Amino acid sequence: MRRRGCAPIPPMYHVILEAACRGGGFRCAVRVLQDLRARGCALDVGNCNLVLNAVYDQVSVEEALRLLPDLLPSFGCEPDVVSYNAVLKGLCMAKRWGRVQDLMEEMVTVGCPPNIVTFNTLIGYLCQNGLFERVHEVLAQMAEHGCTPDIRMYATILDGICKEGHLEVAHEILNRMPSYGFMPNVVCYNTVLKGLCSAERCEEAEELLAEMFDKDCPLDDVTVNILVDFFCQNGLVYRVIELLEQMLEHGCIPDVITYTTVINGFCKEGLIDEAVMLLKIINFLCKKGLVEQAIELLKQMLLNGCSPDLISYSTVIDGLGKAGKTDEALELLNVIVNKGMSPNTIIYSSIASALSREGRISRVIQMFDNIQDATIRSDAVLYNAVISSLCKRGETDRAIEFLAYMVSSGCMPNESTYTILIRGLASEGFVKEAQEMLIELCSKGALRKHLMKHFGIV
DNA sequence: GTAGGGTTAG
Repeated sequence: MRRRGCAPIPPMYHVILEAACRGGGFRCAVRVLQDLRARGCALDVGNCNLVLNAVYDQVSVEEALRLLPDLLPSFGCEPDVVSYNAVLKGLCMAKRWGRVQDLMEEMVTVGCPPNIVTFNTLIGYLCQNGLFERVHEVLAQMAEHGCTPDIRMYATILDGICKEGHLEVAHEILNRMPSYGFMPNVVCYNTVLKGLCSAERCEEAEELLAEMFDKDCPLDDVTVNILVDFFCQNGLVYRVIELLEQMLEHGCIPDVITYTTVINGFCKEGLIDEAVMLLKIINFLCKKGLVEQAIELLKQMLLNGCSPDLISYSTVIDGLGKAGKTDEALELLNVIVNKGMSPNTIIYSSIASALSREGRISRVIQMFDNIQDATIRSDAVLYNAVISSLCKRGETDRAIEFLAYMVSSGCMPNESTYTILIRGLASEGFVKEAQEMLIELCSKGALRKHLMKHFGIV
């Protein structure tokens, strides 16, 4: 770019840095920052903050605290409120509340006072830890800073209160919000709705849903997810169908996402036949009805321009696989292909898992060999599904054989591949081998060191 | 292009 007289600007570095964070974490991203700087690139604080937010994978809180005075200036950047908020988040995660207060005082001193994000982050973590008295203190502190709550902060607090089980309090806050100048939005309602559903407080959940309709708060995909899961878990499948009807009555047009959620709810409940049937109805393939209501409703959905997308098929295929109906899953895969749709990695890995659970590895290989799309063929997730299933069957030896096939097919193992294999080895009693493999991979940088703790080996 | 809220097709 420079040779052509065109200077790169900080937003362009974002792409590189994001990839570095994702691929190699904080330490890798810092090396990239250093390299860019060495090449004379002018970095800005946004570049540094992007990296700073990846810090907690690899760095202790103490080290992170030193980054603000040391690291950022070394790249020619002064920490800003986003930088401080990143470190503050780490302190909250480590429950170092005293240090959080110190840091917030420092923020004032250096002319970078806490903002709404700072307070919301802190309040979120305090709620998570049940420290509601501290929340009151922080709210008072916030007022001193001339910072007023926003709707997101209400959602944070509602979530914290619900998770602590104080559902009446949450509901009360929801009711009072308008008097504070905030109409609860769908996120606030969803938060409380989720709380009520988790506590199996059916009637109140229904009342809140009615209130949402009443107040013309449009349900979104999250609402439908929460409710469908809840209805299915409580054997209220008919309520799922009614919900779709209610939505139509109130002018909410169920979209493909809603429809997918419903199918997924059925699948999760083991109602695979119902899920498949829903799909077939939409495809005009089904001659017989499930429930009269359902058919009528699904016709309406169809009239609304709703036809199954890849995710709908994916959901059913996964459900079929998990129900042991692998050959039906394979049939449905054919349906997709014949319709001219391109199955993706998720679909193939669902089927691969199902086949592997039955030990049908040669069928898996046959399927993999027939996949034309190079991006899918080189996706480790696909192979990991097989390796994982084999390990769960106690066939780690076959899993290792399959690893060889994976590599020979041109797909590099990723961190998950090794994680699965190490677990497999350990669970079959090869603890020493698992340990050696873990240490070797960590030393080669193929596995992040913090994962070692998860295995309880180091 | 960088930080804060509810959930999710592998």
